Amino acid sequence: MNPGSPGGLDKRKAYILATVVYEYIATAEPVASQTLTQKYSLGVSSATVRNELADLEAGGYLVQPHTSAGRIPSDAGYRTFVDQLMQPETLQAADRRRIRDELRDASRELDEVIESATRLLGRLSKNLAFATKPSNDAQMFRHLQLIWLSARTGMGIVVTSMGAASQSLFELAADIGPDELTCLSNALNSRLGNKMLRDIRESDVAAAVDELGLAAEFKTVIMTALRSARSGEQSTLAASGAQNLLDQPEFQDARKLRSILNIVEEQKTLYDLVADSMMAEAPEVKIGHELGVDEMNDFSIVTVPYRFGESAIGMLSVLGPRRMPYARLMALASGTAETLSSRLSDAEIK
Amino acid sequence: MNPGSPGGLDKRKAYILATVVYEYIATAEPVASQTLTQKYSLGVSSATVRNELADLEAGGYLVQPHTSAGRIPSDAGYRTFVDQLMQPETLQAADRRRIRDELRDASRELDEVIESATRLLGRLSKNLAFATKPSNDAQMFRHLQLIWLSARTGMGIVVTSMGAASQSLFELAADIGPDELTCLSNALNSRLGNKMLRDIRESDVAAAVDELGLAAEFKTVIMTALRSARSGEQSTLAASGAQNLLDQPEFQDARKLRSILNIVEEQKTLYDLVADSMMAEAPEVKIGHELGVDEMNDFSIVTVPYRFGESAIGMLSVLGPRRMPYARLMALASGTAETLSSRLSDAEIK
DNA sequence: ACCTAGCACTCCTAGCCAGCGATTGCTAAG
DNA sequence: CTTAGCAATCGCTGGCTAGGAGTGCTAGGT
Repeated sequence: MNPGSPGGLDKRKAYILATVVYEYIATAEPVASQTLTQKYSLGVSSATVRNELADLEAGGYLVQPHTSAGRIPSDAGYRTFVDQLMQPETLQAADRRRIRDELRDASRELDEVIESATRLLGRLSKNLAFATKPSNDAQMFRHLQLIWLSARTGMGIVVTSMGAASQSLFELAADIGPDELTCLSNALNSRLGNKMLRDIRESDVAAAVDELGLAAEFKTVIMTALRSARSGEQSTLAASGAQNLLDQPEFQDARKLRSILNIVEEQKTLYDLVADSMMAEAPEVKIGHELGVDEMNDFSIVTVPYRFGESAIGMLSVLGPRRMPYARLMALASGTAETLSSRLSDAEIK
Repeated sequence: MNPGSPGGLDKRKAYILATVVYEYIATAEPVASQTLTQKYSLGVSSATVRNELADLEAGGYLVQPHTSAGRIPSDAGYRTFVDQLMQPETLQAADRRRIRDELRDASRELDEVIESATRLLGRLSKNLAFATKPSNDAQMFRHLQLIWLSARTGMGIVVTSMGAASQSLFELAADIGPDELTCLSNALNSRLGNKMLRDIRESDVAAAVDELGLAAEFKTVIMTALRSARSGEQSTLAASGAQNLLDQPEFQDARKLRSILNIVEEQKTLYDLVADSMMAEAPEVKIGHELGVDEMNDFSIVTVPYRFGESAIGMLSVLGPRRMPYARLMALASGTAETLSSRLSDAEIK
């Protein structure tokens, strides 16, 4: 832990604040003036440190659980630490390799790669990891194939440019042959190619069906297939590693955990919390009350977007106690998101 | 709660045991003799009940946390209660309807229906629900379709009789046209039809590819597609509702929960625990030490298989404290499994 | 032979208090 | 501006007590 650049604080105050945050993250115990002088070479006595600590508390960076205890960082203290004081970490080559290896073994399917990445991040971060799954809505239509299974049943497969295939079974009122389905597939593909899924209109489909003189029920069948491709994973989350939170001394009390797990289960709140980080370039951190949810005042979230090609399509996040190793988690989240992004783009269908 | 049939115990002992279990399940507090005489019309005094309780303790049905406390059931006590004393429940029409409605709205995809059923059971049971996903290995091959995406890329879709479609992207070294892929699909379908996935051999595939004079790389492509269809979800679990366990007074202590969550995460132990219930006709219950895992001595599991057509393909389970409402959970698990079974069979491709 | 009132006994629990240790803020001197 | 020293504060622990819950046993009644 090194002193960072000032930022409203003189150099020594900055160093002391950084050290308090660092020490508290490591031990989960309020940090006393004597601890600071003993474990870190400050070159001043504990009395001097006490004066500095009092100033930092007056400035809102630290709080005291009770008069005869050491100091712990406030949200503002953590914020200053993250923004100005801490030394950013980069991933060790070993970690980087491990991430790549684990993700390589995962299936190629969109959903499953994202879930693997989430599990991996949960394990590495020893916290709760979660990811938003991309809405298929914004994906590019790539191919539609109607598969003939029997005279009156079939399956529609919609492939997007991300390589996600969604399927929907259908049943028909009148018999049909395999060739007709193939013709229809071809007609649809030439009409729908290069559109966004969300831009496909019923009229496009109707035109193709009518042109071939096929029964109107195909319109429904195809629209259903397209709709299921679109609404697929809309704004759902993958999460992993909740049990890691149980190891933190501050969550030995089950009630705090209960509310957080409810929030994770519910998904929507969590989704909203990270949604605005979609366009971020670097990992974003939200600390305690910054999250704006009462039940989460003791938590922080690190969020980093992942990409498909050029554009961000979802977020990968770590949720843990405010007392989290920010630098490390930011590095881990970035690294995982990066690897995930390149993994996804590998699978792109050109 | 009614007295059940004796079973080594005279009628009054049976009634008292049943009442103790019932009361302990409801309150989570050791049950005292006076509580029994006051809340239930036993027609005898608390002193008499004390004598009976002492006998039941000697018989191993009850235990006393300490000398001046009431009694709580032992594993044997719960076992007797479940096997002989409790009144089986059947689901209310309202519950039954709710299950059907919620599962109807779920996607038709095999995995997703199972996941929905698990989530639903977690919510209804207010405990942790989990399900084994069927190994695709034992499914019937139904259709293979190679989809042309570009001159050198395509996607293989394998459809099983359960309606599960698995997909795998491929890339070729030499250009190919859409028609050739269609021909190859047809040739493969006529050869592979009506086989089990696990019975398909490389030679079957090779024959079709060679017959059409296509490049050898197709053999790899197709075998990969088939392999990904097979190994799909091998022995993985879906789980939901862990946070419900936090509400139980016995798990306010985070450590007990930690070990259970690890076991759920790990999957294998849990899978082995329920595997032998695959062929059961009725819900099976395992109580405390019967599970044979030290960390789970305070838990019980209710398991019921679900079916596809005639044969059982997986299990749906509820995991909770030993002190669980067995009759209700058995009814809920059965009801959910039944609805799941018929939902799956609806989707069968004939 | 069984039931039950009464009672002594056991053991947990909550509350209280004292003492200890940790840590601070303040003061006064360097 | 720093620091040594010191009184003051407060949480934590341990021991102690009083209260209460519940039992097991005994002895008398039916």
